Amino acid sequence: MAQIALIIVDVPTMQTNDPYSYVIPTDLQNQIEVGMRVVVPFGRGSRLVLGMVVGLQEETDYDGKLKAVLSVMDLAPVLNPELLKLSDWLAETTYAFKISCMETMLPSVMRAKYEKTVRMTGDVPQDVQDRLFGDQEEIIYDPEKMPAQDVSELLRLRAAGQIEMDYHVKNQAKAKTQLTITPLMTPTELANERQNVKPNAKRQIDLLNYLGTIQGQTVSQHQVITETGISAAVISMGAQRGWLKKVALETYRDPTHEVTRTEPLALNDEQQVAVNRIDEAIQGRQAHNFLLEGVTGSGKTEVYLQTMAQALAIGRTALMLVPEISLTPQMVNRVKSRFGSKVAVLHSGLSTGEKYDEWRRIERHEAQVVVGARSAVFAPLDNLGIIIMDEEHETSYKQDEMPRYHAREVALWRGEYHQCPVVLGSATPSLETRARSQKGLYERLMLPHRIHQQLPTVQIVDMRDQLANGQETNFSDALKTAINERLDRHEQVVLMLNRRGFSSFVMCRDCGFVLKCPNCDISLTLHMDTHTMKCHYCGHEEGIPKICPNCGGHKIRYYGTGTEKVEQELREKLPEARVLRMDADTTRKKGAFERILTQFGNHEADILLGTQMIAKGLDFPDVTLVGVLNADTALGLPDFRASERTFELLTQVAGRAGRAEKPGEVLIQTFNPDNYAIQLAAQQDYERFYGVEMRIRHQGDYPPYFYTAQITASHEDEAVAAKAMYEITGELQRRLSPETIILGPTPKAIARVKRRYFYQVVVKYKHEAALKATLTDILQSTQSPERRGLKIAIDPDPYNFI
DNA sequence: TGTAAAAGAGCC
DNA sequence: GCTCTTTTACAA
Repeated sequence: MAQIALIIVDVPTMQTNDPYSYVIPTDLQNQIEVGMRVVVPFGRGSRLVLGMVVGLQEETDYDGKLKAVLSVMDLAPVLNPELLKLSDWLAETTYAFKISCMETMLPSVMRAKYEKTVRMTGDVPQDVQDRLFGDQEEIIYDPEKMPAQDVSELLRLRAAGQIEMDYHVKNQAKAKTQLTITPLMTPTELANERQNVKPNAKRQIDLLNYLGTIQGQTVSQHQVITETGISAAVISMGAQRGWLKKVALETYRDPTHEVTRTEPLALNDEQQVAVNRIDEAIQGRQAHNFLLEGVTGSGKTEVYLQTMAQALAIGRTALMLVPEISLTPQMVNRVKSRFGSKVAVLHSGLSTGEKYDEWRRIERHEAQVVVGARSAVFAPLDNLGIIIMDEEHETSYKQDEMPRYHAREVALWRGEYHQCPVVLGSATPSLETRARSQKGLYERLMLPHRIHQQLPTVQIVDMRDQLANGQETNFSDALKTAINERLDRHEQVVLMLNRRGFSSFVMCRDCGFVLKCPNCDISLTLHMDTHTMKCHYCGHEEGIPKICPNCGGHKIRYYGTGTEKVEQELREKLPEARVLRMDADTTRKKGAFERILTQFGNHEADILLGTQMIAKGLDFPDVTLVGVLNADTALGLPDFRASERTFELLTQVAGRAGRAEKPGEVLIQTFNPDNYAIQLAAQQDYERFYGVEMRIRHQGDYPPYFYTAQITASHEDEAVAAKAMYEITGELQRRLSPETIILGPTPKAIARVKRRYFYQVVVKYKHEAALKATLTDILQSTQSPERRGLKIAIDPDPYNFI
């Protein structure tokens, strides 16, 4: 029997990144297993922290005195051997702490809640007792929320031995329970009881009668109350008298509404080829990966569903990753209608409790199919038979906080582990993926034809002409005419405003003053719905100024184009059109997204106006016109992927128009009509875009020809951040090969966020054997300055360069 | 010479 | 990240 547990402690620092040894007390020895969460004393004060058991052994080679595990939090392991191994790999490749990796794999309710309480043990002065304790024995100690003098008072009392502090680790992961009742008496016994009940106890008689009708069944108390009107109090009394028993049964929060089942659709030849090839890999248990390249409307989803069904048919499980933005109810229903209750869904719209329940359903093997966004790639599915990643190119698959993983790489790792295929699907694959398929790393499967749709006609509108006519507007004449035609024909229109690199702000026309966030280095964004100015980085909020805070002038005006402003212009220019606006503001509330789409689907509006989020996966048969108001705002961003993003977005949104019966039209308004990304998106020519863009990447030594890594330093004092970054750059130059390109150090484009200054260096390399060791050393060596408020972040494959 | 604030070191 | 220990700052 194991005596010693190796535990990764919930202290995210570099020096506590390796397991610590703890003695297992005898009473825990037959409970504790690898992959369980435990509570252990840690540090000088032996405060209590959560830890993850990663190993068990008979003896320890640690010289010092061991502390003992205090308690076990789980009845069964929450991380299986695969996920433990994966977390090691993640920590190593993303330069993250192991405990942070484990945390991201688990539902957030499994994260520890820490609390400290203060208890009186000696003679506490009466005034302090009255002021702080009142009539309570124990109070919560939180230095953040208490007045500073109370904190020092308490610390002094503790030093004098008059009070003591206790540590608490709370487990938030609670399964939801539901009260149920079961009759304990036979009808004859119930009849006897009835004799003893006072005749005016009407509800008790009701209850006795009701119990007679549910012999041998277990019914939820809630149901009893709503059906019969008997109150909870009466039921409790019934339980006391032994008529029935009340039991709290575990339930899941997800009341999966029933979906009508659908059968697999007939496949065309191309789809059939794809399904066959993928199925061979599933049957052959091969970690063979695919790039499924299919234009919008070519039936990729049906290929996913049928290959997933193949995996289930041989007793394996299936994981389907979808970008958060396309994880719409329509999408989910499509999967549920094929696989029913076998499906678990993981997305950000669920409450923490709901996420926990879905996670447990997967973990208990009650769900064999998982659909979810980025973090669903860690779903605890055993025996995976296929992993699908739809819209493979979406940048939301990359997490830009610790651990900075890309779900695609995790999916490929898991495919290798389970010896199952990974299918990357997209109409516009990322250049990295497309290049890998060129090299033969992925087998390329093509779906070049639309099934029910014909390709829309795409027209580029040069907005410079409009401006030359002296009109400052979001709507060209061509677009206005096109919209009016649809209104006359009772067809629908989708208008997209590209918000990337764009926001509305207020500026003084007299002195040019722009209202900025006091914490961050960016201008505040105007929000007409709440009548406030908001910072999109730190959330700071303030009122809209009437006079200029700088010069006191009254000519303060709005600039920039937000969806609200466009909506306003639309109402002025086309007052008869019914407009629905969809952006981050109108969809913040739960279910709002779904409601807007339903309204539009029911023809309650003629025009759907929105940001990027309307580009993905929406499918409305009566939309025959798609307008892109400003195609080029993203092009000016200092990001080598700017063209790729623009091309993707335009191609996606163009796919929203038209069906076989009603041909679609797309109008793209731009100030850069000659730009290749816009031109080729209009022609829907991915292959040529790939060729052109690859040449540009080659010339600039950018991915996929080179790898990139980004090191960021931040500090409240700009000079400290800058100095640290210069030292790090020096070390990189000394240790990395001369072929490697080091860019920077430079202040970030938004230099100050949340009162911190950011400096960064980007490394571009082809082969760099020393990189891993160098970056690890940098992390280690910055440990001591890190305590003085310096933060170092390493991203092994950054997507955000600004 | 005393106290308070800042810096340092270790955590099994 | 937190706590205890040591060092440094600053006033009396």
